[in-house]
Amino acid sequence: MVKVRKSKVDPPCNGECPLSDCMRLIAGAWAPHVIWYLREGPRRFSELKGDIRAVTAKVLAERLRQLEADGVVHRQVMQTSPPTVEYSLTELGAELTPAIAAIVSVSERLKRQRGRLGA
Amino acid sequence: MVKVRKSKVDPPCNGECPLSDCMRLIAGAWAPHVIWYLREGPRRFSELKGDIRAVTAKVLAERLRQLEADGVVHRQVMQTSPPTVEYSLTELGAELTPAIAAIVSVSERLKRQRGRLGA
DNA sequence: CAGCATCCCTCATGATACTG
DNA sequence: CAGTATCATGAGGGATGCTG
Repeated sequence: MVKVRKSKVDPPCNGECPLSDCMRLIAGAWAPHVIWYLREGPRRFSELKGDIRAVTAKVLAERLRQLEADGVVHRQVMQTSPPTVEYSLTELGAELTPAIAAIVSVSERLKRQRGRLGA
Repeated sequence: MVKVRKSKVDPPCNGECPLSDCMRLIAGAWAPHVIWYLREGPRRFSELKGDIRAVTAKVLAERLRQLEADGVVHRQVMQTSPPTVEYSLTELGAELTPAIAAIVSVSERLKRQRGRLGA
């Protein structure tokens, strides 16, 4: 499911392609959003779902699992009366935020300067 | 690989989602690579194809066109005996490079520190 | 609340071949 | 060289419904 097979081809960058490697971490719809919304602290499943309105529970769960498997997010089950689950960024996940922040920063700058992205 | 497919759904963040907007710019396989390999200067079509071994001419052309449409790259037809085409980053494209560099940086750090991505 | 199971379906990607 | 045209593919995503 998290398989990205089909790699009969040689690695794009001979022997080393950090770009592809890291892009894989934030690949998949909404993955960047999850990281983004977790940057300020832990969030519960439904909170994230509320943050990212357009995502479905299925995809959100999938993404969360993939990110967890990749060591990007940590999953903490809270033994409360109605069991809740809190997700938070791991150290690895935290390292990703600057990259995402850079992307957001570019976009915001573009919006202000040229209104390009809206077109 | 590097699948960051664009979503057809409405922007998740009501009225403002810089993340989605910018992700769209670098969406599509190999788009980040193109930007990356153009960061040091103009490259011709076949040069890019050589840089990014695993990409097919079709996809590379598609990506270049999309990036051109987005104002990320500039296309310059050189009127030489065998007509060549040079691609270069626009100002907008140049703004994207720090973001990509951030991603690469994270990945390299991870590789050194934990060897996580290889697993 | 926090998921998982299913079905379906788009569409970007890849392979191959052809052209100016 | 620098593409374009076609065809095929299948993984990822969406919708809906069910469970502990």
